[in-house]
Formats: sequence, structure tokens, C-alpha cells
Amino acid sequence: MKVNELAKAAGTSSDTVRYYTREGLLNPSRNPANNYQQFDADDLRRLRFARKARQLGFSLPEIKTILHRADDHHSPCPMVREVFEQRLDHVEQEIAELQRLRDRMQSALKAWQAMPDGTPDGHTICQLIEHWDDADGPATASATPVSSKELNHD
Amino acid sequence: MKVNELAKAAGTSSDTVRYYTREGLLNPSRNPANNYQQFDADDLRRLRFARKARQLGFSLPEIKTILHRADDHHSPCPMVREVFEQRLDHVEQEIAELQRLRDRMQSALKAWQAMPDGTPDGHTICQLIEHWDDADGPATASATPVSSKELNHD
DNA sequence: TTAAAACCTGTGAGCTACTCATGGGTCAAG
DNA sequence: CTTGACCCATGAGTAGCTCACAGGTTTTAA
Repeated sequence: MKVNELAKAAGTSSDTVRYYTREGLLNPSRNPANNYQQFDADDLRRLRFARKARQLGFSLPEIKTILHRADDHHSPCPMVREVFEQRLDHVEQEIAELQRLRDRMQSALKAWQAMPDGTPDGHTICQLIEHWDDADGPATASATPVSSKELNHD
Repeated sequence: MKVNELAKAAGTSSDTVRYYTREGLLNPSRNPANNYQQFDADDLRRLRFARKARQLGFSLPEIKTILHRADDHHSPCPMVREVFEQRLDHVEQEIAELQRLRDRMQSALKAWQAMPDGTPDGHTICQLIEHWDDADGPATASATPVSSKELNHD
């Protein structure tokens, strides 16, 4: 199979396939006639595996390690279980942090209803923000805007 | 004030101060004697504002726009309100997506309790993942591991 | 007085997991 | 024989810092 064929078979993009190949998750051979990459059923299995693992929250280096362990005929499953539980903890923390952020935002919004839109006078920029009291604060929290780059589309 | 003094006064790092300066959020003057950056009370106000706004989920470009509007004596507040409501929506979506991810992870974990750690045989890599059925899938979801770089420490 | 510690400077790279752009080669159809 | 659809490798861009580099400056203590 060629790049795009593999990509479609796994429900992802050819860019991703090439990227994973660069990163060493896939090892295509070469068609000597045209130097195109040649993927086989094993590559498809690896790619599908990788995509599922990504959806479950594994990072690419982790997936790479898992695949290499499997190549060496060691069961990656114990590692998978372990990493996975850590991940789950992390996800739960993330949720809690975002919920705290949401709460802070909601209470800010509520407090703002009564506030006027001041004009900057060299002492304040926007009272809405400056007079907002970060009571409980972001714990270790990510208040990161969590940008749209994080959206998958596979 | 010098970089580190400003940073401490605002509860952040000198790297962040320098970064914000590079990005044009702060406009220090220079001490001609040694070419060090000189910050004043206004810079401190801007920096504190920026950090609070970050905690509320504003992006740096947004904060920059807000500061520039205020420099031009336009009230940034209406914009602040508008962006903020979009942000809140976004945060709520994020929470929902992470909750879906958590649910998928939890049901995977539960299903795995009964499964053995297979040895890779050329047909499977790790059944735990391969036999996991992505029933409801990640909507537009970020299954991104949400790395530790996202942790603030200010 | 001088030497070391502790600060300051700007700039460039690194982090994640792609995505997109560039500039070019290959191939089937008309 | 050209048009268009595919392939190739590589580099840059994404957000918001953080860290490392290679120096210059200031403070402190011997």
C-alpha cells in the first residue's frame, strides 16, 4: 500500500502517516521502481494501534516504546496498564482544574453584571479584570486557553 | 525596577517578563549606564493585569490587544466581556470532552480487568488496546495527554 | 584590589502532535 | 504531451512559556 491508501485504511491523513514514519513508528519498505514507501498489513496494524492508543491518551513516545517492546516479543500490556492509570489520574486532575476555572469565570461574569465599562485613565486598564479577586486561585492549575490546535479530526 | 524585581512583584518569573517584553506587552525604558531594562509602576500594573487575564483564560494576543486599546484610551471592557463569554463556552466544551475521555478510559480499565497480558505474536500488539472498541469516539475531542508543561507555578 | 557570586543582556532552541507549504518527481488519462 | 492527481523529503508554524548559551555588570567579601 502507498501512503494515502494506508492512511485511509486507518482513517487518518497521509501527513500523519508520514509523520509517524519519520518518528519511527512505521517502517515501510521501498518500491525500487519509484522510491515510493510500501506499507504492509503489519504497518496497518501498527497504525491502527497507534491511533487507538492516541485516543486513549497515550503519547507518541509511549506508543513508540510499546511498539518496540512488542517487536522484541515482550508483552507491553503491563506497561500499558500502568501508564494508563497514571493518565487517568491526570485526566481527572485536568477536569477538576478546568471546573475550578469555569467556576472562577462564572463568578467573575456574575460580578461583572453590576460593573460599568470604565475608561482607561492611566490607573486602571479594565476594572473587570483588575478588580477580580483570584480567591481560590489556580491550584497547580492550567488556565491555558486550550487552543483549537488540540482538536483532532480523524 | 529591574526584570527580576518586577517579576517578583508580580509573582512570576523573569523569563516570563522577558518573554512578555519581547511580545510587546511591556515597554521598559533603558538605563543608559548599563543598558538594563527599567520598569515602572505602569509596567507592573500591565504585568499584573496580564497574569490575571491569563488565569481567566485570555490568550497573549488578546491581552496585547486589550492593553493597546487601553493605551489608546478606548475602554477594552466590552471586548473583555465578549471574549470572556466565548472562552467560557470553550472551557465548558473542554470539560465535556475530557469527561468523555475519562469515561472511555474508565470503561476500558474495567474491561481490562478480565483480560490477560498477551504476548505479541505478530498478529496482535496489545489486545488491551486493539480489542478496545471506541464506541462513542472522541467527538471533536482532545485526547491529548495534556502535558505537564501546562502547569503554572506563579 | 580583586576575584567570585549573582545578577543582567539578547537570542535561539525545545516542548506536543501534528498540519501546511515548498519544490520537486511519477504516473494515468485525454 | 500536457494536465492533474498523486507521491517524495524537509522545514516551518502552532501557544506560551522555559531553558540554555555566551557573554557583560554589579555586589560582596577576602
